Amino acid sequence: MTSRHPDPLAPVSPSAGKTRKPRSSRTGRSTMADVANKAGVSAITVSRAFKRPELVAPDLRARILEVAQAMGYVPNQAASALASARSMTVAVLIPSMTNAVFVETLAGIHDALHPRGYQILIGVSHYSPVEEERLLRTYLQFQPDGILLTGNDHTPATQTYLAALGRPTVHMMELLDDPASYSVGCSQFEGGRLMTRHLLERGYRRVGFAAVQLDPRTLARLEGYRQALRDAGLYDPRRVWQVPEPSSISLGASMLDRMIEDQTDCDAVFFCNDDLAQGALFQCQRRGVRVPEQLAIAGFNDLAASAWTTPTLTTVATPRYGIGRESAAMLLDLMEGREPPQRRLDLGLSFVGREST
Amino acid sequence: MTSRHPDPLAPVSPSAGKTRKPRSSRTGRSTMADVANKAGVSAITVSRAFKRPELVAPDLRARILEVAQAMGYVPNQAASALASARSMTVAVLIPSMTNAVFVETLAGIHDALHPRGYQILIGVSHYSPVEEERLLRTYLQFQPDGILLTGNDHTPATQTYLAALGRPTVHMMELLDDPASYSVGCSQFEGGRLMTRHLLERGYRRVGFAAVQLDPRTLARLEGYRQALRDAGLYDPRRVWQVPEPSSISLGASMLDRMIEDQTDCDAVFFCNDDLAQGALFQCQRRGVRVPEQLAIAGFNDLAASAWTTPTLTTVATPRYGIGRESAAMLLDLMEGREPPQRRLDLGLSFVGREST
DNA sequence: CGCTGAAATGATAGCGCTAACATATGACTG
DNA sequence: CAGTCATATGTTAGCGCTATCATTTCAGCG
Repeated sequence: MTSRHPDPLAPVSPSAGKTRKPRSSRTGRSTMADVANKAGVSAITVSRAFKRPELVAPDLRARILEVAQAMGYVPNQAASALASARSMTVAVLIPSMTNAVFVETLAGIHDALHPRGYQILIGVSHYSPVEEERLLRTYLQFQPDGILLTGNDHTPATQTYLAALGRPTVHMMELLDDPASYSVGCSQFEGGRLMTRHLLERGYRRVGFAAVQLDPRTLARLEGYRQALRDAGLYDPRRVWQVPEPSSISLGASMLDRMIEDQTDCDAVFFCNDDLAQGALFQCQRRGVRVPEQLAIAGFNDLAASAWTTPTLTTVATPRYGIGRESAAMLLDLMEGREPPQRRLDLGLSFVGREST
Repeated sequence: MTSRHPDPLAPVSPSAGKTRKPRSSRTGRSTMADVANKAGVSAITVSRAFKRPELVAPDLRARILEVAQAMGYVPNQAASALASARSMTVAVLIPSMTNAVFVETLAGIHDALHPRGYQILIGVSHYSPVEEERLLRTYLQFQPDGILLTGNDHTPATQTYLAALGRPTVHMMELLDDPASYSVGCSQFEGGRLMTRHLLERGYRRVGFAAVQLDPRTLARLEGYRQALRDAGLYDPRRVWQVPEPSSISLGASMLDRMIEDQTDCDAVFFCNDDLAQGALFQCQRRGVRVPEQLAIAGFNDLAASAWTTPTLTTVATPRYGIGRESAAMLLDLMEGREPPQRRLDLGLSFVGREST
């Protein structure tokens, strides 16, 4: 059975080890063994010189790094991952890459993980839990050391995968009540209520709501709006516009047109995000609708341009960069075996009152 | 020497192979060998069932996939990468993740690579070639099957790495003249000249230029502007404002203020990108400067909001999503051993005339 | 009816690294 | 000055997969 073996007892480089293959592998790149040979040490010492420098004598380490440098040696991450069962990789699943909110979250994640040597694998689910599940399956092949997910609407299979995975997961954006889960975000519901109450305080009585995309976060804002209006006895479902299309400035403009056509007589409209509200603002300018005198307009997220439109846009600032950075920080704690300070981190929201209301 | 070995001649599952380790590795996940055992085939057949389905009899393949599914088997990408020397990974180095232009490029890359099973490793260089070099070194550890770089200003070390790497590289955004290099982009110089000529045709004679960030692409646009004005005998260096800060709407607004203070009497200003131009437009509205009557304003890139400002913004549309998608397509060709149709793909620019000029 | 060759499956080895344990060295202790 | 221990380095094995070549099976053929 072992007859084809090349004699397992044959001497393999008896003493110092200078007789192995001269250099490089299939790929033509030099390997750790090549460096070890040249530096006259064993492979594991080279490994340590890179990964656990404190375990190697300083001058030996310096020599090894020098030799490695001279040979153009680059560690092979796949081999390292295989041997150590650590991929130094984090899978991040977000709904969209064109929405500035998620891009900024991603930037926060990147800024937190990059200095620690972790790489990000980005998956874009297009707001679909089924697509998210498919992505997760793909990314599991890379044995990520941790997972960052957006929101809380996942398929049962996704939850099974995550549970079976044995790697930490942090949920971004929404806050979970399950005490076993980790989440970083802010209350979308509160945000919706906050803004609606502001509009009521300003004296508006016929407040509309424009919802697009209809993802869970938008719907939570809508619920906050409903709650506030019901509390004031002013809720009227005819003043809610829901459209499943993705958000954009031009959609905001066309929704404003539709609202005017619908003649529901709003004195204020709360758009579920700033893109939409900006589009509406532009369209008001075009149509000669005076904001806020004839119609007040409010947005959500506080994008950069919202401080510069005419009039400037009243909105709610969401801590999306912070959500990215803090979820990544929480994940780092978990990946490195520490229990984070808290499992549910609410980064809050802040109301930004401007000219449009 | 081999004395500590567990007798290499001991019988290892004599016939069918049911006596190996029951399941799963260090990580607790089932492996290809586990699936092979359960399905009563050899590991290599399981491998083929996944990677080269045409080599396995259809019903056997179906059974293997079923068993794998039932066991929750997920292939280990690190092991695959190590054994096959293919990481299914592409390193993408971009200057910024907050600039919409690069985000859209990234989206194009993602859309092209994702369906083919390649993952993206994103590096953000913050417009620094030195940082880019450091990133490249990091990403080489992942043995990417291909590299996508932005622009053409790389350190000598970066170029050495790339040459030694033996993996295809495609340069995005700028077009390279070197016949051995692969690039997809558009001429920034032409874009600058195109817009400036338009302004001249419209009768403007005192055309200013606002440059920020001062990356090679901005400077190329500036050169195009200079060329056009010199050709017309109208170039005046006092009308060029250069600021190294990163671009933003608010920077555009403050640059407009500075221009007015400087009293260089421009009748038109060409801003090196739309963020800036939008900020200037907003500031004009605020200060009561009539656009384009008192001052014409032009931008570059054609961002979504530019079609909606008051007045709408004249700009040059850049094919950034297409650049991402086509560079990735070119890279796919190269990674799969095909020579792409062309090594230098110019996706062109289109002038977008609107109200602001 | 033996030969040829394509199709299907298997055995072996090894990708390049690190975990786990083993060993060597020398500093310090009482 | 033997014993103890910390520090520095080495040996062995194996992570989970795929390249390569070997083997088996059987259809088609003259």
